[in-house]
Amino acid sequence: MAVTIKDVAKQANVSPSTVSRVIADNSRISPKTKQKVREVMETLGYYPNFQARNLVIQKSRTLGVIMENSAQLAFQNPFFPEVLRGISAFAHESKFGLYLSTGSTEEEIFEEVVSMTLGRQVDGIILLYSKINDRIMEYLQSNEIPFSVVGRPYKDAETINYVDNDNIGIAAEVTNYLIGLGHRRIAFVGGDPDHIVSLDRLEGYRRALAKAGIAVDSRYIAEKNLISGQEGPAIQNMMKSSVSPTAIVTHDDLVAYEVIGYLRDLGLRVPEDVSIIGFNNHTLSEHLKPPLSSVDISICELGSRAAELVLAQIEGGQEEAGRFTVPARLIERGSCQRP
Amino acid sequence: MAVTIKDVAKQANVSPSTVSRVIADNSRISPKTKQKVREVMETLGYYPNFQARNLVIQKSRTLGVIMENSAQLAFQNPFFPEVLRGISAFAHESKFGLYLSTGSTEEEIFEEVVSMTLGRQVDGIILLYSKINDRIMEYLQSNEIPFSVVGRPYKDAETINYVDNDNIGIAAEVTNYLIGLGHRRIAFVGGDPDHIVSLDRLEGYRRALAKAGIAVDSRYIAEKNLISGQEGPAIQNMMKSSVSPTAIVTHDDLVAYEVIGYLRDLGLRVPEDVSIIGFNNHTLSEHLKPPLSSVDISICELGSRAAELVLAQIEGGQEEAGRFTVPARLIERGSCQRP
DNA sequence: CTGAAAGCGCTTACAG
DNA sequence: CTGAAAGCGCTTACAG
Repeated sequence: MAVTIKDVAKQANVSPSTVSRVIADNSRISPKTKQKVREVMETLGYYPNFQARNLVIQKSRTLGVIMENSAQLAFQNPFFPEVLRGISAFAHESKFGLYLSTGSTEEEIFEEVVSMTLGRQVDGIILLYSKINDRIMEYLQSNEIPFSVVGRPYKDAETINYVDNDNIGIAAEVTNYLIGLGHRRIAFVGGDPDHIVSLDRLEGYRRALAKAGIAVDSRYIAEKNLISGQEGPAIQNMMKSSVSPTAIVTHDDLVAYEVIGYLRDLGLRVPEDVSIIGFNNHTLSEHLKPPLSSVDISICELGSRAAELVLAQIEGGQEEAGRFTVPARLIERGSCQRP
Repeated sequence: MAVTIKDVAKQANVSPSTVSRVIADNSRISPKTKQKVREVMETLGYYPNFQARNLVIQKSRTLGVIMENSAQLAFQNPFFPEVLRGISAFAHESKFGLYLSTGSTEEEIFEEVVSMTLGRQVDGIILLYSKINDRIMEYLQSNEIPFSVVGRPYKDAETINYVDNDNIGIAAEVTNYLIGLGHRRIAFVGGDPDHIVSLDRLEGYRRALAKAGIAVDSRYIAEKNLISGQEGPAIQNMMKSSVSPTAIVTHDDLVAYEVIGYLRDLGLRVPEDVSIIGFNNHTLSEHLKPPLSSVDISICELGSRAAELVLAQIEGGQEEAGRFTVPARLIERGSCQRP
């Protein structure tokens, strides 16, 4: 039904091969032939069928973008659109399309990745997260599929393309900043401990305390799975202790928003009673009252660099793994003060 | 290099046709043949090449998702991930993939849509926005490509698949709510007037005022393009008038956040001095201080319904256009009070 | 500079 | 119940 290369060939009195070559702008075709063929393509309204082309060239010129759990937090979190923006920009530049995972369980997502890659729908994969013992990453590795990850891989980091912030460093810096303000009892509300980013930020927090000679007190550390569904009570318990923390480092602004809510329920004010600091600098953090101090992690660049890395592997046949460390910096606003 | 249907056929001592049929689980193939072929597929690690299949069945089983301007607000706005969540869920259910637009100008996006559709990369399109005189929508219509839109189309609404809230109705309700609190000088800070959603919400605002016998004062109406880049001064000007508004309806929570910032700069408090209300009920609005009253527009359902509509057209060969009106309701929080 | 032929990996009438 | 053949719409050595 649609007009094909054959229709054009017939109409232009050339062979399909020739039409194919003018599409590719092959230099061996004479200008006048090109001209003629192009006119015919125009009048017939020809448009190349990419499915057919892709089949023969054994490429898809598309990237699979895998997010962890589409039904969950990933979608609430402004991180996702922002990182996608970076990926989009770079992919578009290179004329690559984006194919998105849609599954909502690990099993579903795994199946999708297999289907995308073995089914030749994508030339490479960008993993939007990094966690411990990730079946998907192992699959990609053992099948030698080009991929890059946003976040430090748990293992084999030398052989994997990835982009990351210096999460340990910046978390230490943030903690130090609070220590510098005079805080000694500093809590940490972390994320999912399966995620490397959570681990790294916690590690930075620990190091800063250690360096300052402050003992790490496990009662001041809340990880997501430890408190799952019970964040409110857990946090409130922590705050009701007689030696409650005077400052809290949270691993994400969204978490900070919630914590602030719990504090409010307890009649505690930010920053007068408790200082608080977030990560990821969501657009809205500056609109809070007081505006939330947070760490800008250059989300968009995280995305574009991740795209750059897979594309280098796909197109350049890059052998060695690439890595980018993207800037992170603390943005001081009004949510911290001296204790 | 990859194992194909032929390899399996050879190994299993059957023809490629037979292998193809066991993949399709065709009932005319004997159980023992199926069994044997499946074993071979297993041991060889066969996986079907979708590009090849798609080429012959003339389908792609993927949906193109078009967002307006990937470099802009679309990405800052939590609306996008949430609507995508709805689309994902429905598409995944129907075993459809998602192909995302990546362009950042209207021209680029138009080219992508043409490439996706004429290039047979997608079976249908979901438009994530609706605006006046949209070239892309016209293209989809005249080429009879299955599509649905999130938002009411500017014209030909009877023949187009779309989902929407009753924006006129809910905007009127919101305005009425403020009138009911005793406000008479109510401002409206709108969005891009090219967008139908902005038009509809403004219309609802007008109707409510008219019905209450309050004259519509154009000085109380700010549209995005009128104030572009100058929102701050424009809003502040409005507020410094001797008859400044005592309440403001904003077309999106993000706009409300900004307006609140400007008010704060003027030393005006919410809700003591000015009441304010937003739309779209972003996750963070409840964390503001005071928490922002907003309209929940069921974003996720907007997405899943849009997917449902295109899929009905693609799969069911649906002839008549479908439509869903998704619930919208005002969520009262702390940002409004009597004047 | 151009064409005939083979092939990418599948599906599907048609025939038996 | 199964196979041989044609074909989906392209690209690309090979030959001239």
